[in-house]
Amino acid sequence: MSEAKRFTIGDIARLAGVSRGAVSFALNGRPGVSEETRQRILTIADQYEWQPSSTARALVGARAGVIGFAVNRPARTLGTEAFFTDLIAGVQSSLARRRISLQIVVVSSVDEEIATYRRWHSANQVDGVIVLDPREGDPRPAILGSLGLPAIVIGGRPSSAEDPATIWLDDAQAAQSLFGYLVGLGHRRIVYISGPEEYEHARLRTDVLRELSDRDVAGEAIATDYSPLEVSSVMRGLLSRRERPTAVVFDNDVMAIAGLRVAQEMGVPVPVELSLASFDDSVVTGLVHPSITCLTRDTFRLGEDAAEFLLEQLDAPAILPDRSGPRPVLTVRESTSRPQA
Amino acid sequence: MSEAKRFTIGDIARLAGVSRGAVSFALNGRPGVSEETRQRILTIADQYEWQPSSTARALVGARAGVIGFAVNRPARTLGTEAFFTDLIAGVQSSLARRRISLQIVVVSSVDEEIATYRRWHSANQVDGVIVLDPREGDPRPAILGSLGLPAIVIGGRPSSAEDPATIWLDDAQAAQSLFGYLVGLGHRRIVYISGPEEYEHARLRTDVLRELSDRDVAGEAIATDYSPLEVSSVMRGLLSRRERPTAVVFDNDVMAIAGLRVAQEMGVPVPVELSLASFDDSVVTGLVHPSITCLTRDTFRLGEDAAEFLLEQLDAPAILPDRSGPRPVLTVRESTSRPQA
DNA sequence: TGATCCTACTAAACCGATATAGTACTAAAT
DNA sequence: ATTTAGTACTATATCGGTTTAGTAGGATCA
Repeated sequence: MSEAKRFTIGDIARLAGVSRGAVSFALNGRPGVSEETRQRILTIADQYEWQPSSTARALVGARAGVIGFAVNRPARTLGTEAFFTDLIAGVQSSLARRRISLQIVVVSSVDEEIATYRRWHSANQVDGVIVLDPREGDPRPAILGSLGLPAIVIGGRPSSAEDPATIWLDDAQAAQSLFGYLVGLGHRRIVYISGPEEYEHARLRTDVLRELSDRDVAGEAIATDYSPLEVSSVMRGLLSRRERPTAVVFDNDVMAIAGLRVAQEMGVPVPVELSLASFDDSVVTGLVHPSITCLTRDTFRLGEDAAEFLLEQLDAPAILPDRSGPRPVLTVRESTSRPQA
Repeated sequence: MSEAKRFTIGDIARLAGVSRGAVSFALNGRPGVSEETRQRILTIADQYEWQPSSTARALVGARAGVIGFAVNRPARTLGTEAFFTDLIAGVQSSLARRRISLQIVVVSSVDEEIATYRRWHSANQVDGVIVLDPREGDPRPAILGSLGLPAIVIGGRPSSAEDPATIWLDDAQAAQSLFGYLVGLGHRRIVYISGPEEYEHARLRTDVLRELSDRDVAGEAIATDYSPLEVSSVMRGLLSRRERPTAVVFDNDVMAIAGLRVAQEMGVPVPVELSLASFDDSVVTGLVHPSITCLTRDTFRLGEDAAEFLLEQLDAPAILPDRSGPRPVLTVRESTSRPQA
């Protein structure tokens, strides 16, 4: 009920005995006021704890103080992916320092995602956006470019000059280090259980495995829908083969844990007869027994970096050159060892 | 570059040959225009895909189309808590249907959280907020009430009439069902490993266990900081006792998995010699071996309900009566059984 | 001494909506 | 015939900022 009236630049102007325009100049550090008046205005603003109305600012086309994040994933699965939540947390931690807020909206298709960008842009609701999961022939970069909406794309390969700046994740190198580690241990029958093939990282990893296979390694990639159910059934099939693989690699932590369970149920000792590893880490991979060897990417850090990058991009006159994200490191745990002789 | 000019109500007015005021009336379904004119205006709006500027709306004090969520948890741990991410996902799924977006900001103290509410409210940046983790003597409800900022509190007990509407989680009943189940199985030495005591649900659960202890059951509650490290060390202590507990209950999934690992390392067979259970469920609890008995709360649903509740509250003239959240159900899995005779 | 340039401001327009006061015009009531 | 009421509008103020055009006064220069 006690709707305290907002303390606006009008009030500051009155108290300082100047016009609202002058106050705006002073507060935004631009020429047009004497140093003396500027100080007087800043003091008053401070004293009365003036807060700019981001709404009003946004309306005139200045900064809205909001970053947008349209997530095109089924809402139900959002929470189960450690990657996603860690990323958000990281983004937040960068933004919070500058009092910039994050607007998240869940969309269910690329079209809806693009429509969201259009809406945000035309209403000047956000200053920039973070884009996830770039794909082959992705229409989003071009559209964001033509809108002139600052953006950072996370993942994928370095992009062309007109496209939005990219934080590039070197998935090939990552896959190299994980598969290479297993081959180095002596594994010769390796299966990679991936998510849907349309994701770029799944394809990249498969390619790396395929390259290795050219030599004396028998590599095989099996795509799933990420669901523990499908992973379990695939896993059961693998372990029933006459010649079982000696190592199985999963796209993420949940899949790996599902796979581990099947091995345990079927009495296949890990890591003695079967090595398991995951491309994604999380708290639980280190807590299950045996703990699971993972490629650990600092996703939180990736989020922080992406946010920082976007903030820099906002102030930049042109599209910034791509950067590479934090390098994943191999965290060797209990689930991998040399294969049985 | 191609900054297409926004299509505004001014344009509609021009095309329809009426004033902007009339257009506003027509678009908001309020009296003041004839049915005929209204249709003409709506047709034009539709045809040109007019989108209201939420920024402009917010400025004049109408709906901003944004719900705020200030999360007071360390950013780094956000991602690891299934509860939190599921909740957000659920909230999103309700909001997305109405094209309302969610603004999330991570704060590091209650004071900062309150300051955020003040800022949001004074700038009319959000239409309402969702509040988490009510505590004893919580200052937030009163402040939100005095600001007149619509809010839904998740958790805690039913609140007083002036306080914001609450989605009430019956933690006592939930604790009853979990502890009661273990006692029913025949367990007499039960330990509850909780998070920090200042959280209301930790206290409530402890109380329930204590009540049971009055009879022939030896119940014990040990508070931790939620970290797997501390949980592990507590667990090691418990299993080294001469008289080990026969059942251990954890506040959440990660803690339970950490506890399970310690049991496995120490060679204590689960569930034969030790039953384990958790107050929080997640995908992985069903995937580890043995899978863990949990109290399963549909957190996604809770998020959906909270968002719906908040949207209703926005349209309501007064504070709505409290509701109770989805009832948790006991999901019995492999980690619990009757204690050894 | 007047023309010119700066500096430090003010006044007013503007962004895109909503809200309110006021104005024609018609129809019913007195 | 005149008041009254209602309908369908228009004109205009408003929200809280930013921005542009304009202006007064002093210093600089020819």
